[in-house]
Amino acid sequence: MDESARLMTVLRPVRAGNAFEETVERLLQAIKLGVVPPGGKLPPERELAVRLGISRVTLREAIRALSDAGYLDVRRGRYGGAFVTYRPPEPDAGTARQAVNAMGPGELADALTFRLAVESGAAQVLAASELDAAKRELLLRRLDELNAAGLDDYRRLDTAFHLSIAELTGSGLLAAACADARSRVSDLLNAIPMLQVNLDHAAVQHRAIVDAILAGDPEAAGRAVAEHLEGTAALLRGFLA
Amino acid sequence: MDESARLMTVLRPVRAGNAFEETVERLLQAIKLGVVPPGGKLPPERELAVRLGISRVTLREAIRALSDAGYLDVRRGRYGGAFVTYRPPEPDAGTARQAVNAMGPGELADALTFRLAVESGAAQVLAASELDAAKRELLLRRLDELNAAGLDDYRRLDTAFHLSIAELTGSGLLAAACADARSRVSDLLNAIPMLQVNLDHAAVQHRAIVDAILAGDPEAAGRAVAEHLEGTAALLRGFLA
DNA sequence: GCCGATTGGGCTAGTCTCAGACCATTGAGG
DNA sequence: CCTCAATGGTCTGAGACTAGCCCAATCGGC
Repeated sequence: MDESARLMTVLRPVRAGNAFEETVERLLQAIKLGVVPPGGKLPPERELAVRLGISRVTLREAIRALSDAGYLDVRRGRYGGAFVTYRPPEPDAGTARQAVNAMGPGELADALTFRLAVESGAAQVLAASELDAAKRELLLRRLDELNAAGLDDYRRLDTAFHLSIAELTGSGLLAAACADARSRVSDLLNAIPMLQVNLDHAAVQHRAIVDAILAGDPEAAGRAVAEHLEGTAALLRGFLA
Repeated sequence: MDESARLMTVLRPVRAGNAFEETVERLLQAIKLGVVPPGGKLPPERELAVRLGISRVTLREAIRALSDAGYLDVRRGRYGGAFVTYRPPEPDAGTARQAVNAMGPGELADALTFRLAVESGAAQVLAASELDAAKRELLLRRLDELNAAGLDDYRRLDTAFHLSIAELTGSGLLAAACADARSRVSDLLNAIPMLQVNLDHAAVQHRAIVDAILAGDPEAAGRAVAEHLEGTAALLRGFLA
């Protein structure tokens, strides 16, 4: 934690892997966060390759890998494309242990801390900013959609709600950081059973977050998000123990 | 800001450039943030290449470019290495305009928002955590060092103080995000003249941040950081207008 | 039933990047 | 003064990645 800690931070790896691996990771993020919903279609390869800044060859390798792994169904011809077949697994303690073993306990703590910081920071920033009618409406709509969700759609719409907060700040960097943070723990969150008590509790907290943001109270917004995320983190820790 | 916003966020470029460009950027970050201070030496090429996860050839190209650009002085032989010759430029409005034109106003707002969110989030998290004696001491030492700094060292130690907050959370991801956020605006901050009034004001705010963290008051810590950063952001905006 | 637009599938030549080995230079210490 | 360890400088062959082009399949609409 001395001077050398900063060296570790700044001189960390430039690349997290080769282009293929990073692409697989990114597509998996889009799928698991529900950015492309089950049954939905990825953009055409040519367009997607440009967006991701990689060649079509590499993109196709990644798509092929995800297709082989059962995440995607690729169809040729007009109105074809890569369709998402992935469905979040049923909550299960075994899956959770598997997921936490894949990353290690230190990495998990890192990810949870990161998520807590960026999401509460985002809410704080958003509450401090001027929100026009359209943005207020969007936030409320996302909340309504989440509250109306069935169990199948809950995780996806929960993610959509949380990410909307970061997106509404107008900072692409912040939105990307929140999406990244969320995807790092999504496998674990998916493993937690969705009990009605927890959902009810979450709904109250979501409401408190939106209220604080719309009221323009940054501290209340930050606190509300922190409490909410601490709740799920505690649930997770308890579930793993 | 609708559904497609999330597609933009998640399906953003996988690579910010080729390995050479990203390496130059990273080394520049280490230099400009003062992680390797003026006169200091970068780690040996072989070690640095491993840390950055790139080949020595690519690393050497990057070092060569920075050497040509006057940031580094490379010396051969035992006790040789790449020494930092860069000195932060004198504060100057022309430099500032140049820097802001290099990134565009939208990108600047993005970076400032990102910095605000991650740094206040980090302070909030740190204040909420248990701090042992060593960590408290480190935080206070950084503050003392900053207060004792001359004008030459002020920016560097200011950065060191702020980054320490993120590092102390124990989250490498969060520390990296804060370092990234800071490096995005460092050129601009360097362009702001350091007036004694501003330094005095900053010292009071730094003290408030540390007090809130040590008192274990997340909301006060988040607020203190937000006020502090908003202050410098406002200074920046006024300076550019 | 054919046409054309859209989309995935595949190939090639060229560039970037890497791992590893070997060479050249420097300066502290014997 | 010589030696030797640490460090930058250079080369090479192999693999990864890219841009661009053309082929193949599919389906709506004429």
